[in-house]
Amino acid sequence: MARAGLTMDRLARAGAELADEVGFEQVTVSALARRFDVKVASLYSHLKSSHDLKTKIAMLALEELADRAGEALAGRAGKDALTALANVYRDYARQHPGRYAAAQFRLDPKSAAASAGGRHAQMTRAILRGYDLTEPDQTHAVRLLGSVFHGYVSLEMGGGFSHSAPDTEETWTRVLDALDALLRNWPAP
Amino acid sequence: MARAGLTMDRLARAGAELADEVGFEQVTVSALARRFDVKVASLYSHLKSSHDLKTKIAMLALEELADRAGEALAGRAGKDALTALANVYRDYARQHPGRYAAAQFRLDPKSAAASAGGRHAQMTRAILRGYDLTEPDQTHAVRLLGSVFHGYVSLEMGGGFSHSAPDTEETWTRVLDALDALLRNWPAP
DNA sequence: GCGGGTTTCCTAAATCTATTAGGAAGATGC
DNA sequence: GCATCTTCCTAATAGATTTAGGAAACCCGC
Repeated sequence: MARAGLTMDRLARAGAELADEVGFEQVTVSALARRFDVKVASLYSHLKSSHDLKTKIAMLALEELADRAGEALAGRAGKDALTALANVYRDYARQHPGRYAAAQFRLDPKSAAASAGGRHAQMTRAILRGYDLTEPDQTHAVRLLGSVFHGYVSLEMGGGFSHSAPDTEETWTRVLDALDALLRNWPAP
Repeated sequence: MARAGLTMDRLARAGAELADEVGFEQVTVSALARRFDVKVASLYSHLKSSHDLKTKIAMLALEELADRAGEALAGRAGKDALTALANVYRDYARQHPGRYAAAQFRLDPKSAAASAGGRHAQMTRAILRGYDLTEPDQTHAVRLLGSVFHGYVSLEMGGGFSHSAPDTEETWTRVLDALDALLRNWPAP
């Protein structure tokens, strides 16, 4: 029997593609086996469970996203950096909806620690260097930014912003303007 | 054979309870049948599919949430209203994580139109009456608030804010302070 | 280049979920 | 009390997950 040359890495990568095509929810060990033209049971030499597969796809997406964010942030500061990072998340979600959904997958503590999650927090924090915030306000602001990025992207993609005017493109730029203004003028406790 | 007295409504209600207990993802027609001590096929006299069940649970959650929001908003304005509404979402998510996840379920356009989704948008908009915003900034602000509420709650519940200091309670109040400040001082385009 | 050990893939089988078809018993209305 | 509709059932199909155990392919040292 010729071997298919499967590895965990290739499975995660193919799983990510599959997620973009049919949605992260629909990523299944069976579908993946089909894609490699291999019997389902064969995949269990490479992954422990369906949950394990999803975890690996999630971690791949988090890495990709962190890489993009790192690139986007290089050489930028202040509002420029804010906009760049925000757009990385939004663009990634639009280009790779399945992967973006995967990045939202709830990881167990061990996987979370090994994931690129920490890099994301660090990069959001890096943005704030361009603003005049000290702890604990810096952490508050990091959490606010994370909330807005994630919340906006997920509502927009879920159709939560309906179809009405003004368009979401305009809102996005105005929201980033507003965040910039807020960070420059963070209220005292 | 004695009848179990199933109705779509009771199924949705029981499904919501089940979601809170085991997670919305794990809500299954089979599990629901078990809970009513009835054969799986019997449920198909009341619902079209598993997806249909999830839709009904989502709409139930959206109604409950809108009812709570409506109560919380009565007689309040300005920052008081902002805080009240924000806390409704957060508290609901904590008390009923499965239902809250259900409320995030992506509805088809017909169900979405029949859902309480519109009431939610209206209530967020109502908050802004206490601030000096006109269109299209009002819509931008509605979307920002929705993003923050949803994003914060979902990151917090997903463990995205780790466990480090400062605690998320403090961040939450400071984020609401910041939003209030931002709305009172919305930047010109 | 050959024998042994490991890895990868297979067949087979159990279990769970979703869904449909068709039947029988309970409820309802006249 | 009969006809009809509804609700629940049995039976069956199909797909997903997961485990057990086997055989061929690959790799390593000799």
